[in-house]
This record gives sequence, C-alpha cells and structure tokens, in this order.
Amino acid sequence: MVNKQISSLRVARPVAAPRQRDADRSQRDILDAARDEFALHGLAGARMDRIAERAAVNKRLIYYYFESKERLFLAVLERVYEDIRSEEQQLNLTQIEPTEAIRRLIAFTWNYSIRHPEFQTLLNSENLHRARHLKQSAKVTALHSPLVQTLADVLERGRQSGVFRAGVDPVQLYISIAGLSYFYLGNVHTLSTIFDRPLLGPKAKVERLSHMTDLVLGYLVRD
Amino acid sequence: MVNKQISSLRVARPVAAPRQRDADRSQRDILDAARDEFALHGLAGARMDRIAERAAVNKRLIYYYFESKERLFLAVLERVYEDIRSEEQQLNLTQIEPTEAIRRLIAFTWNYSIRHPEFQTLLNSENLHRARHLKQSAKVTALHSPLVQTLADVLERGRQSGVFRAGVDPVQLYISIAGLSYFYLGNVHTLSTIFDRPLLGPKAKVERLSHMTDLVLGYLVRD
Amino acid sequence: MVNKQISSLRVARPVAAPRQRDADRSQRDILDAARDEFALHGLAGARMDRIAERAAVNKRLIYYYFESKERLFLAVLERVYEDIRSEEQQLNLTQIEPTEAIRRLIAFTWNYSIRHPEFQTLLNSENLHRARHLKQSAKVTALHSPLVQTLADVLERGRQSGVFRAGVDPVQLYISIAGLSYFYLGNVHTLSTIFDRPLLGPKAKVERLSHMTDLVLGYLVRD
Amino acid sequence: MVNKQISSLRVARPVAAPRQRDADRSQRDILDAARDEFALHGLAGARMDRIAERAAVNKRLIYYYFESKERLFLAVLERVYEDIRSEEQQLNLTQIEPTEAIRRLIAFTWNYSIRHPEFQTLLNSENLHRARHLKQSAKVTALHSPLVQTLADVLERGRQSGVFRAGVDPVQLYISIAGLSYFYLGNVHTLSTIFDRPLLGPKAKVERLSHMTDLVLGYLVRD
DNA sequence: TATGAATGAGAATTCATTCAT
DNA sequence: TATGAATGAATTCTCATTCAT
Repeated sequence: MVNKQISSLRVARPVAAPRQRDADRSQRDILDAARDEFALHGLAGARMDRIAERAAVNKRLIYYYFESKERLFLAVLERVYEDIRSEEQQLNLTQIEPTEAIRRLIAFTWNYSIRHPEFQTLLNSENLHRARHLKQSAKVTALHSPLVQTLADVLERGRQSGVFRAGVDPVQLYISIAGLSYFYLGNVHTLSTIFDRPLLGPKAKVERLSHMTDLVLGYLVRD
Repeated sequence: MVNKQISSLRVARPVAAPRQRDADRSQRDILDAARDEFALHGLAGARMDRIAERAAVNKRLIYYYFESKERLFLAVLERVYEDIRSEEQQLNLTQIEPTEAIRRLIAFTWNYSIRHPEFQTLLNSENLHRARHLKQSAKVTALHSPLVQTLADVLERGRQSGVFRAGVDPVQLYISIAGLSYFYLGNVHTLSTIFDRPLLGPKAKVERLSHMTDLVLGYLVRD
Repeated sequence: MVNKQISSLRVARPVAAPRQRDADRSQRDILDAARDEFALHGLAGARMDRIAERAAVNKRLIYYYFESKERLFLAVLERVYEDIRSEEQQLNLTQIEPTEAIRRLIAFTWNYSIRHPEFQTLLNSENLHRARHLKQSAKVTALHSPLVQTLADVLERGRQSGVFRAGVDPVQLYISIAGLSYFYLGNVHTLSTIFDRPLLGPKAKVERLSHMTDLVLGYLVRD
Repeated sequence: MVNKQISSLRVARPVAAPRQRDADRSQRDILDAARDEFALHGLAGARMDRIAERAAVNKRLIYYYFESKERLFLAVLERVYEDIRSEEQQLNLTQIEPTEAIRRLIAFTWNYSIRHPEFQTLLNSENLHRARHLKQSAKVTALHSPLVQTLADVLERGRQSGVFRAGVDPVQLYISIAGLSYFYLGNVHTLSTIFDRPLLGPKAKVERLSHMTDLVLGYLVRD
C-alpha cells in the first residue's frame, strides 16, 4: 500500500515471492484473519482488504476459496461454534458430581468468554442479521443437541439425589449461565463507563465469577 | 448540460414541499430515524441516506445539526440511555417492599428489552467500538448513579428485614438482571437456531420471565 | 458549530445578539475577512462559511452585499490594488533624485510584499483564472497609469543627468523590480525547501534586498 | 432497483474497452493528467473526476496507485521538478564560457517557462500550502544541489577571468533569473490588464528576453 | 439590515468484486 | 493455486447558495 506509486515507474518492482502453494494452510489463515476482523469491526465494518493483509494472502484468493464476504462470515461462525462446543465436551460433565459440574460449566463459560472475546462479538453481528447466515448452516443444530443433553443429565442427577430443585429447563439454564458471563464481558466497555467502575480489573473478574456461581447455585440447590 | 433550456417546457414537477422550519422537530426526527437505522444495521452498516429518508429530511440537514455520523451515533446513545433510565425511575422501587421491588425490576427490564430491541443492539455497536463514543459523553455517568443508589437501597432494606441475603453488590446484581433479559433477547435469533426452538413465542416469553425471577429470587431470598 | 445538536432540544438556545446595524462596518469586516481567507486558501479553497465566521457576520449577509463568491473576490482584488497603489504614491518619487528614487521603489516593493504576503497570493489566484475577474473591473487600469508615468519620469530624469542608461522601458523595469521581490517571497516555501536554506531569516532578508538593489542599479547606472 | 431484469433486452451497450493492463503506462497517464488539471485549477480547484477522464482511467485506479489527492499532487510536483532540472542539466553550462553560460541559462529559463506554464502554477499552489507536500519529499533537495553547484562554478570562472563582479551568491542570482521570467509569465494576465498592454505578443516576448539579459549581464559584467 | 434553517449538486474516497495472466 | 490490475456502485461529507422571517 505504501509508496506504491511512482516507484514502479523507474525501479524494478520487487515482486512479492508468491506464497507457497498450500491450500489448507491458506484457508486456515484466511479463516483466522477473517474471524479477527469480523470480531473487531462487525460484518459491515470488516474489510476484505484487511483480511487479506492479516492473512498475508492475495485478496483474490479469498474469493477463490470462500466466494463472498457473506459466505466467509458463515464459515467463520461455523468454525467458532465448533471450537467452543468441542472444548465444552472435554469438560466431561456427565462424569462429575452435579454441583461441581455446574460450577465447572460456569467457570468454563466465564473463562472461555475471557479468552475468546471474539465469540460474542461475532454472534452479535449475526443476530443483527437475524441469524440469516446461520440458518443456512446444516451443521450447527447437530452441534448443540449434545450440549443440551449433557446439561439435562446433570440437572436430573442433581434432582434425583435431592440436591437440585426440580423443574429446571436445561436450555433456560444454559442461556442464563451464558448470559451472565457474556453480557457482562460483551458490554464491559459501556458498563464500565456508565457505572464508572473498572469491570475488567483482576479483582472485578474474581468477584464476577463468584457472584455468578452464587447466583446460579443459590437458585439450583435446595435448602 | 443536456437540454437545460427545454426543461421549463416540461410539466411542472411536483416539487417536494419544503420542510417546515422547526429546528427542534427536525432534530428529533433525525434522532428517531438514526436510532432505528443504527439499531437495524449497526454503526458501520447504517446509511446516512436512509436516515435522511426515514426522517424525511434533507441529508445535508443531518450534518448541519450533528456534524458527522459518529456524533450522531453518540447523540442517539445518550438519548436511549435517558429514555430507559427515565422509565426506570418511574418504578419508584424505593417505596415498595423489597421482594416485590426486585420482581418489578426484573419484569420491567424484560419488558423494556422486548419493547425496545434497539437498545441492546445499539449498545452492542458501541461495545464493538470499546465505548469510544460514550466515553466522550458528559451526561452518561450522572445518569446512572441514582440507579445504583436505588438498587442498593432495596437490597439493604431486604437484608435488614431478614429477607435477603447479605453482601450482594448492587452493580453485580443489576448487571445480572440485565444480562438475563438482554442476552436472551439479543441473541434470540442465533439461540433459536442452534437450539432449534422458538424462543420468541408467547409461551417461551412467559417461561423466560418466570425462570429469571425464580433464579434471582432463589438466590436473594434467605431460606 | 459545536454542540449545536440536542442542546436546543431542551435548553433555551441563547440567541446571538444581532449585530449592530452598521452597513459600512459590516462590509469592511467582510472584505477584510475575505481577503485573508482568499489569500490563505485561494479562490477555490476559500470557504464562505469561514469568511462569515472571521467577519463575525451571518453568512447570508455576505450574499446581501456581494452577491456571490466571485464578485466578492473581485471586490477584494480591487481593494488590494487600491491599497498598494495608494501607498506607492506617497513615495513621491518624482521629487527625489533618480538613483535614490529607484532605491526607494525597490525597498518599498520589498517591504510591502513582506508586510502584505496576501497581495501576491491573491494575484496568483487571479492569474490562475486568467484575470477573468479583473477584466471586469473598470477602475483598475486607471489606477496604474500614474505609476508608469512616475517611473518613466524618474528614468528620464536619470538619463538626462547622464546617470542612467538610455532606452529602459518603465513597464519592463517595474515588472522586474516587482518580480525580484514577489517571486522570492511568493515562492519562499518551496525555494527554502529545494535549496535547503532558510530564506526568510533576518539575515537572508537583508541579503536579498541588497542583492536586488545591486542588480537593478548595476544595470541602470552608467559606468 | 429499476427494471434491472429488462436491461438484458436492450441493445448491447458499447462497453468501454477495458484498459490495457499496463501499470506503468496507467501511472504515467494519471500523472500527466493530474499535472494539467492541478496546473489549470490549483489543488483545491482540481477535480479527481476530471483527472480520471483526462487520463482515460477509472477514477478508482488513481486511488489504487496514489492513495489520495494530496499524495498525487506531491507526485506531480516531484515529477515536474525532475523534468526541469533534467533539461537544465543538458545545457552543460560548466563547459561554456561564463557570459554565454548566463545568457543561455536566462534564455532557457525563459523558454522553459513559456513551454511549461504549468510549472509556476503548480508551485504557486504548493506555496499556498507552505510547501507542505514538498517537505515530505526525500528526493527534491538532492535534485537541486547540482544546479547551485553549476551556477557557482560559472560565477567563479567569470570572476577569475575578470569578467564578472565578485561576491555574487549563486542562489540569489538563480532566484533572480527565475523570478524575472516566472513572475512576468505567471502574472501575465493581471499585468496585461493593469498596464493595458499585450505582454504575450511576439514582440513583447522578444523585448522581455532582451531586457532580462541586459539586466542580469549589466549587473554581472564588470566595466 | 440581519439571521437561523434548509437544500441540490457535487466532492473525495471506499469497497466488494472481477479480469487477465 | 496464486496474483497484480482494474472497476462500478456506493458512501460520507462538503459547499455555495436560497428560503422564510
């Protein structure tokens, strides 16, 4: 981009060595770059130019692999859902004592949203578009039934052992757990501003996790 | 350039009646239109042209009053914060029995976010920009200290009468209450899709409000 | 311009006290402001808004008095020509010994162009437009014949007393004297840059005046 | 929006043949067109649209190569300085007898400014901006030290052979020579108007060159 | 004589996408 | 598989000027 002009009029342009031909690597690089760019600027604010630059790939190549900005966005969405669900599965919640399982799920959700701030940002963009892209995805529903199944199992085991209250809808609870973490972190800039309080400091983070755990277990666990 | 001199021969064009000269009304119309447009498309996706059209205002007038897209966005943010806080104040929570006060706050938050889906959408956009605009606002912090004060009062009264647990941070609780509503509604399209379940149906809405109330009071109220 | 928005929605706008009605003063203020703005930015780069602001006058008033940007520009041109010629006349060159007269004319031209950098800038703009505006001016030619007359008189007196060489065209000489000053000062930024030398420093100024005087008298004065 | 689907029914539109893919040629065409446009209208008055049209290039391509109007302007400036200095070098002044060398330099400067009226116009624009663009140029100073060197050499040779006076600053002299030509031609429209005399006629041109040569040599050459 | 509100016609610049190799 | 060159359709913003009082 810089000083492209004129120089080419006299000096032999140092032609960029063409990228090694590695289809998989190129696609991965593009997806990574696109995820970051979409997360940072939203769908409308994202720039194909910047994605190409971040991925160190010729812009044309993005179209070669992903056809359009919108399809690229969908590919990113599918990818991030796979990532989170795959990590979630490794929690092995079905093999853990119910109270501890809930505790871990909350902690995991919290930490994941800290490690991956892009996740909620991307979903915000997608919701702005009323899930237009996701609805075209075949894989995504299949990805989520195990999650609901697992949580239902934990709740049922808790209820049977008399620890948890009855009648808790696993989907409602999952959304609540996610909301408690994601809303806080996704809105941390505006919340910090309006409440004039640093909500991302180390102490604030500890307090938040503790508050969320208390809230959910205070509700779930029978007296 | 072309046939200018002939134009006068044409049928008198129905010139759009010039807008009434009412500065306040114009500004209000612009703000309303901008709020809707930004909510629908985000900051980057919003189009000044569409805002002008929605407001039935000459595009130039927007710049006359608001200078730029970004300043207009800030003006919208300030406006929606004022709106919600103003409605919230009318709940008169300080004059109500604590458990009922919490119940009403949850219900209000839930209903407000249903009536004003644009609120969360606008905040998502602002968070994407790390509250860059809001941080330039003088008014916004002042707007929020009464809210925290009110909630602190409710919690304290509840604690003194032995109904609520002690040690609850009002800011944490407020964020949780907001999160439970706003996360659900703000992500309702993706959540409906991934869980393959209509989360906006009348029954679903009732269930959600009930779940949230149970969750918060189940935590707050001592056994 | 600043914070116009919103404020008017609630606070009663402090209506600017209307300017005292003084037609002459308003016109003078506008002309001064326009001269500076045109000098600073050229005709195309000048902004009617800024002129109004500089003149502390409502923009509409400029049109009331001067009709259009172009006519305002012409008014400015006529004004600056009047100013310089009027000062020049006060040199009383016809009553001074020829060599000294030339010396004074050079010094005057030099100092005037230092005191009034806007003069050359305005003329550059006008020349860009091939003197389109000046050609519409009635006054301007009349303004200049005395000048030529005066210089012719000086040259003739010098020749008769055997001091000056014969055959010097007063118009050519005047243009040369003007050019030596105005070209230097009008191009001082680029010249300083390309020659990497501070041509506006106090020492440089003294040297320039001395060089110009040597040059012109070295030519004029017979050996 | 309108009748898109019908368009294919229309007569095949004679699509402008896409421009040959020749990066260097495109850039050169843009530079040429930009030079003319900037010279004709100044920086503020120049229109990117017209430059694109003149260059027979898609407007977008200008930004592809030059990034912005201002950078394009700088590129033009560098280009014209290179052009004039390169022609000047071919005068081989160091190999010519001093008096003749000065004569040729004056004649060259005069003729160049007649052949290239855009040169001074462009510099006027740049001076209006206080050489803001040029100051960012790396090349431009380097381009000018040979010129000063050459002129110093001529003056020194003239002095040593007893023909020229001593103590002449080559930079001052160069600026004077340039000023005598460029001021005359750069202001020829206003000067012709105010003096009511055709300064661009063939006779006037001859007289001017002769006057300038007399002036400079009358000063330089010892009696 | 003076002013705030309003506007149409551009202006520079941006952007996703396609072409040609 | 990979790339530099090229483009059409917007998009934000600007500007001289006019309207209505």
